[in-house]
This record gives sequence, structure tokens and C-alpha cells, in this order.
Amino acid sequence: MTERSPAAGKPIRTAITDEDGIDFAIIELFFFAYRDFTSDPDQILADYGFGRAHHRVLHFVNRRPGLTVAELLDVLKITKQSLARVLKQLIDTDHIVQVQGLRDRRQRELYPTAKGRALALALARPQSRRIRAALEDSGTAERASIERFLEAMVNPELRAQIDIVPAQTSGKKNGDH
Amino acid sequence: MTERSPAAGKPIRTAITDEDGIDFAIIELFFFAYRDFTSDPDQILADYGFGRAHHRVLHFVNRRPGLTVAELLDVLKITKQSLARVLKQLIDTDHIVQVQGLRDRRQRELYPTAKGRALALALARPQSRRIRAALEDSGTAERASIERFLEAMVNPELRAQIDIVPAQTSGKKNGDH
DNA sequence: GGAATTACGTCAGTACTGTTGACGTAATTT
DNA sequence: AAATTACGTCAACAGTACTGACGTAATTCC
Repeated sequence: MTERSPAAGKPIRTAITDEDGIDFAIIELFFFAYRDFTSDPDQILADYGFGRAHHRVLHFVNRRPGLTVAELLDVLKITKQSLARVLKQLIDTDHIVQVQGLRDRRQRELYPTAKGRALALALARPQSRRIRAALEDSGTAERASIERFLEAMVNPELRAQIDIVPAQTSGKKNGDH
Repeated sequence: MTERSPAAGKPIRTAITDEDGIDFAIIELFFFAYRDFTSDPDQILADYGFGRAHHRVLHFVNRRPGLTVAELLDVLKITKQSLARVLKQLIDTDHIVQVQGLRDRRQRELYPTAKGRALALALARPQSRRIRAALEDSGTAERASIERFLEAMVNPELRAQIDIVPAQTSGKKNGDH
């Protein structure tokens, strides 16, 4: 009974290889890297009784203050109901506030509070530290390669989402005059 | 009532920036990239009634045939109970077989069946295609940078897990004579 | 050889995040 | 005035993760 099921297929004893041109090396690296990348904030979130979903909402509301619920759903690619619970908790705990839209009063613009801003920063800090460490000996060229790669991994139709953030690396700040 | 909660904090209307040296650009790219990276296999898995957990188990059993349950738990960093259901389903559907360990008969060595091997390949294919497309115009140097970066993102203590896979890029196959 | 430990399976209970579908309301558009 | 849109909410459910506990067979320790 312990051995194997009666009519089971035979065990394959050779490791899967890069046959068929499958890039297992990067597939696996990506899995490990993302697992550890998310583990840092997870520990902080646990103190607040929050999960990864809260983190994502908090992140994007801080990155794009004033975005509407519909826009947030579109960025996160989850359903309204999934967002509802999480968003409600963030509002109840005063991390996020809703402001009625000016143009369209049906819309709720989402903004972080000072508390929400602080938490978003606290969550991003270890992740950024990890990235900085990983790029330690890398020059700007390597960094550019990595950014290009990650961007190219995103579905083309959705790449627009990435660029919504107000470019602020250069001197171009707010104000359009 | 629609406006804002009574004693809520004031909305912050400026976007979070790279102040404090936080690398939001890569944090966000990593999120989008991983989201889309996992979306391809998710669709295939749905046809089988499987989820992401099944994928991960299937992947590692194919990559390291003969690994034990304990080793698998260590790689996936999940608990026994989380693995149990998923593994049971994969065994019941004849994707994976257990073989009693030779050295230690308490251990169950896990092997893919032909069916399990085929599914693992089918799941990896779109991911590999996406990676290849993302690396399209990249040379070997860029690829190396990206691999180095991803590896450096993994917790140092756990980097050993990555190297367990039998190196097979070079001619060194099985057999030690 | 007997006791402790290990590897694994399993049961119970719970939490978080995600899904679909339906319904209501207020605001905007046609 | 009617249709549509943006949002909130309710119900029901699924997948994946957790903790803690218990049992069994095999191995190791003394």
C-alpha cells in the first residue's frame, strides 16, 4: 500500500531539462526571487492584520493618489468584491480616504492619509533595500537591462499602466506652466 | 456621508516619490512582471481544476525527481498540510507517483509520470516563450545580468536550493565514470 | 532491545484572497 | 425620461495558506 498505486504510471527518474528550449533556469529564479521579495513586507503586514492585498492597494493609492475604484480594479486585475473587503479595512483604519470626484460625483477618488503614506513607505523599504543589494555591483547599463527585461515580461496591452506614474526622476515636477 | 469619514486623516494628494531612496520603479515592475508571468499557466491549470500550488509541486518534482516530501516542503516554504491536499490530487490523477525510499523506507520519493512530465512541460512552455520574447534583443551579457540580479534577490541562505538542479547545460550528464 | 526521534499522513479548525452573480443607488449621459 | 455608469454590498463558494494535534512506521540513539 505504501509502494505505489495499482495502475499508476511509471516514475520518470530523469530531471526535466532545457530540452524543447524551455528556460527553466529563469523560470525558477523568478519564482524564488518573487517569493523572497514579498516575504519582507508580509511580516510587517502581519502586525497590522493585513495581507498582501492590502499592500498592493496601499501601494497603488500612494503611487497614483486620486485614482478611482475602477482604475484600481484595472491595475490590480481583481474583482470588485475582492477589492471591497480590503479597501474597506484600509478606510476604516484610516490609511486611505475617499473623496467624491469633482468632475464626476459618482467616482470615489482614493487618497492615502499620513498614516497610509507611512505604512506604504515602511513596506517598500525592505523591498527597496533588497533591490539595492541585488544591484550592488551593477552599473546603470545593467540596471537598464533589468528594467527593460521586467517591462518586456508584462503583457503589451498593460504596459501603459506602468507609465501612469508621474515621471519624477527628471526635473519635470508638477505644474504644467 | 459619501464625502469622507468624520475624523479621518487628510488626503495626501502628492504621489509617493523616490524620496528616501525607495526604488518604486523596480518594485512595481516586479509586481506586474510576475503577475503576467503566472497568468499563462493559470489558464491551462484551470482546465485541470488545478491551481498555482499544483504547478509549483509539479515543477519541482520534475526538476528534482526523487526528492522527498520534506525536501519539497523546504523548497516551497509551505506547511505539510498545505502540500498534502495538492500532492494527493496530483497522485490521484496520476501525475506524480511515490516510491518508498531505498536508504530510508520512511521517505517517499516523488517522481513525475509521463503524464506529469507532459503537463509540467505544457505549463512551462508559455512562460519560457514570454522569457524568450523579453530577452529577444538581449545578448548573453544582458542575460547574465538578469540571472545575477534574480539570484541576488533570493535570500542568501536559500540560494543553495537553486543549485540543486543537476547542471546539464554542459556535457556533464549522468553517470560518474 | 527499548526509547526517542524522524518522515509522513491526516484530522480539525481557521484566515486571506480570489471568484461569480445579483441587486440597489446615485449621478451622468443619451 | 430612459439607459448607462460608478460604486457599494450581499450571498455563496473555491483555492491556498496557517496552527496544532495525533497516529504509524522506520530509524537512530543509548
